[in-house]
Amino acid sequence: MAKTVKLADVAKAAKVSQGTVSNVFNRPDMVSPEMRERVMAAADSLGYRGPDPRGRLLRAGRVNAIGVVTSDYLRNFFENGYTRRFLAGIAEECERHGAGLSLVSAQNDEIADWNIRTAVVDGFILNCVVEGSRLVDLAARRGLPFVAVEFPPESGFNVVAADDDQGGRLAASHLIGLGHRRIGILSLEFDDSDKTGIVSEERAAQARYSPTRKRLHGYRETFAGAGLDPRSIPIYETFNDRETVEAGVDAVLEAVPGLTAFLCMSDVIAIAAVHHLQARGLRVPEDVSVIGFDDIDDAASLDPPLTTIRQDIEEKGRVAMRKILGASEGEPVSSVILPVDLVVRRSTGPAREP
Amino acid sequence: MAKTVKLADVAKAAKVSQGTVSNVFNRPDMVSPEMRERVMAAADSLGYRGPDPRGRLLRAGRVNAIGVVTSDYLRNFFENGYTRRFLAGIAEECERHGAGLSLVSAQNDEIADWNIRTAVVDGFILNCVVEGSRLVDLAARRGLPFVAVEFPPESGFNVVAADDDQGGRLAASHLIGLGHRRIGILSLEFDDSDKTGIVSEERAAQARYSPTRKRLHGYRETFAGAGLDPRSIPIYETFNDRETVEAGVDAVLEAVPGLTAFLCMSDVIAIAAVHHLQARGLRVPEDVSVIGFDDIDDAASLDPPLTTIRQDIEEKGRVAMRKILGASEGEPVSSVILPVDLVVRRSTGPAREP
DNA sequence: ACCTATTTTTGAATCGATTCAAGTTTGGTA
DNA sequence: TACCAAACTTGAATCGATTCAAAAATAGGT
Repeated sequence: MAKTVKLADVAKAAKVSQGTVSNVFNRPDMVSPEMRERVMAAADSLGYRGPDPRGRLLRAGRVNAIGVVTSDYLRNFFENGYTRRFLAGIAEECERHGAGLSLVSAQNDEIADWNIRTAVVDGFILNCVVEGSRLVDLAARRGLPFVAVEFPPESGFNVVAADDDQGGRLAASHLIGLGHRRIGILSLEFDDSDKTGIVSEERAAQARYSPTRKRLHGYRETFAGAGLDPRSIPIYETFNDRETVEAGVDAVLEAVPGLTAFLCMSDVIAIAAVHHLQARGLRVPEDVSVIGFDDIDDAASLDPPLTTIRQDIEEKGRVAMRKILGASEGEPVSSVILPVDLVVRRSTGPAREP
Repeated sequence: MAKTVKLADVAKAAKVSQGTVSNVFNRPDMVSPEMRERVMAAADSLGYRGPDPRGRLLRAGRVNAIGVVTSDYLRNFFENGYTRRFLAGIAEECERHGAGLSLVSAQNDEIADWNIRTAVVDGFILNCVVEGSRLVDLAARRGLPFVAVEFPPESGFNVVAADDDQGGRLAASHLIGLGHRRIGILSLEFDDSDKTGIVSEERAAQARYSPTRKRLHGYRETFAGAGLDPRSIPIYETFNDRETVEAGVDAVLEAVPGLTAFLCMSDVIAIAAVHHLQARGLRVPEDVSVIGFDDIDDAASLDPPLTTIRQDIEEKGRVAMRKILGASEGEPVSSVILPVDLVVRRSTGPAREP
């Protein structure tokens, strides 16, 4: 393939204008059948298969593809139980609309800036569970439309989020209803300071990440309504990974003698906590109950099956994709809050006696 | 944002040439510090954040992104145990090289043609486990470099594949060594004819999909070496999904009275087979042994843990990405065959007496 | 001050397509 | 035959950046 064949070459070979060749490929109804055949014959003889997407992109301005941005490593898209489901929903909606899908890593500041600035996409879906403000800033500066998932709905951007407050309330109510009073919380990150450990009252009041703040708000509101002092219930901030969850389980068990239950802000945390409790010789739920959040695939197949707050993660992905496609069509900015449900399985049971 | 600020606008505001502004952003070492400051000041005052990737793409010709193509639905990238691992490897290597990653669906002929023709990428990684020829044709016609994963290594293209022959030999040898003689095979697809069911000898000789053909060849070679007539061992062609695997298990159990083992061409097939055998009241491995191929994540956590042929799926993804990046740099076409190993867990045991 | 080598800057052409107002052709009707 | 409306075709400008040979500027040595 010594030389690229251009649309202009086809036009010359067929002795027609470039505009006509463009119409043959893009708007065939606007061209007479004879002309269509003439142009296709010329294209075939030159080995031209259709317009080069690079030329089209510059002139038309759009590429019909969306970038999904994560602040984690790209491989997390294929590994993390929550993220996989979210992406599956996005992928399904992409295919329904014939849109392309690009994966964009924002794993550190430098990479994020470069990738968001140079990705050839029409808009972004930002996975803002953690580090959302950074992603939102960068996307806004790129000047393309974006949807911020799990960003504060009151922020004024296009947002899709689960009802995290309600999820927190349902989870805490479930444990209270089972008689639990000595409870520990294993949380998601509060902000981007890479801090892990027992959370002070001051820090708890200043959670910057919306899911963390709202789930905690739901938990605490419910404790207060049940006559429990929210400040008596320790919070351990984790990185949503096995190592910090294990450290958190150990620390909270030590801080609350006779603890009977853990509230976990994600199923990934809950699953790691169950495994660690069992490794310490504690039975779930007989000795310690564990409730998660998300209802990812692994929740039901855990031994024992995990009680959790269910959000339709795939629907979140689908709604986010529909919103970004709509934003490109000029739809007004709005927020969508998705409902959550309590799913009782076998990781929670009545509180044991002291 | 009423009007897009272009590089040319910055050049005018800073009273320098467009070439200089381009150099400031792309080759800052070639510009004097004073000039750099002057241009950046102008850019900042105009709100210009850097070159528009669309203009760059057309002139520079490259976008520094790779498209991964599947002949399945896009969501399969996030759901199928084998595919997820493969993509995780690709994603990791992408990030290491600062390259973008696009997911490209080739789910049917029309979509495949359009998507491969219009994807804004520098090259493709084709997931050719099934329907590889179609994908290879389309990618070749697009005129971009590509890597065909699990395409026949002798095809002359850039190929990355597991040593499927050897994997077949290891799996069959393992069962023979355990005393199994009444064996059934649950295979992947033979060609694109959407056919499922017991495979005739004629069809078995004409498998067009390389992984199917080579794994079967390894199985049969080993049977022959052990004095077993390969034609006495039925093959059931599945779609690598639960439904056809269950039908295959039932059909093969009926065709081979006293059958003691299944050879499954993927772990996805093997896991579905184990579940179905157990649902039929058969014990694995006491009544029927099952061996898979791939060693995906779910293999070890199956009950009982699955004996399988292990291939380093992530390494396959990494190698494929390195090859496509190298192809874009002018590296010669070549094939890479990745080694496989037998991993004995608890889904295989000695053949029971008749 | 002059010369040479190196560094910096220039700017028109190029990349390949789409766009859309104007021009041309065709078909139907009076 | 003439006129009008609809269908079809035209083609230069535009999209926004990079390129690279030539021109200009700078620095160092004699």
